[in-house]
Amino acid sequence: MRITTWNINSVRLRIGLALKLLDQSRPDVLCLQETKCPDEQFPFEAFRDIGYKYIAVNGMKAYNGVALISRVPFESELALDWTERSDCRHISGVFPGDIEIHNFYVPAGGDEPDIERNDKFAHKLDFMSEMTDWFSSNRKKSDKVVLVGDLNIAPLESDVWSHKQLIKVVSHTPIETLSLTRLQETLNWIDTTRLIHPEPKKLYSWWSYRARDWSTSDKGRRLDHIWVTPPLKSYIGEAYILREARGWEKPSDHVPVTTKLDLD
DNA sequence: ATGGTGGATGCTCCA
Repeated sequence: MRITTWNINSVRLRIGLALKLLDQSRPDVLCLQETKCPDEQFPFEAFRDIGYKYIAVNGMKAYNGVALISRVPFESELALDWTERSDCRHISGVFPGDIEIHNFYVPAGGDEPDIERNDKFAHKLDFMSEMTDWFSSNRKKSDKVVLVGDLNIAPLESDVWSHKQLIKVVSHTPIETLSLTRLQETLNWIDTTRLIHPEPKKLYSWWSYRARDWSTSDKGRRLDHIWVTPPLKSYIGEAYILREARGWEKPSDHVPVTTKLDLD
């Protein structure tokens, strides 16, 4: 089972790139974030026409939005609200083999890493805390669960272009990386990308639109993650980040991240 | 220290 997560930054604007991605890598499940699309305007037909017939969406006008796009049937679709907001940041489903996939778009957190002065930063930390409580209370380490998405946190020194220069920048501050560690501890989650590509290898999945030359300056961060619970660890086959997608025409600022589980 | 770009929307918000 090949699983890809991608913050597409508008599914309608980039439907062509989504089809190109599916055509070239044929994942079983594509998990999108920032679809920025009300459910009734989601381009279902374009995906179904190339064999991705099973689709679940949780979208809204202008902001956020997530989707599960699959070649294989799934059930128990669930879209939860977090921090008492209906802002379309989660969707999940149960796939063949009794594997549950949770797709998240964690709030970015604004510019200032101070919960007193920045409500968005407080919201981000509250969101992480609520995710941690939810998985602690509702799932077990022995369950087969996959957690993917744009978590908007680059936890390790080798997940950013400069640990020193980003230590006070939202996405890489100690309080955020600690919140991610707390979440990781709930079910002993395994970071599949890092399992295959250990530190100190630099890994990025996002490069700002604001750079003059994203590739040459290469000031990236690894914000997009695929985690699995312990029962799935032995199945992790390949894991890769499609850096070249940042160079596609009219790209998203994030690139697709993929993990293959070699199930029996 | 600052501003740089991009998407959706509708004269601004968010990343």
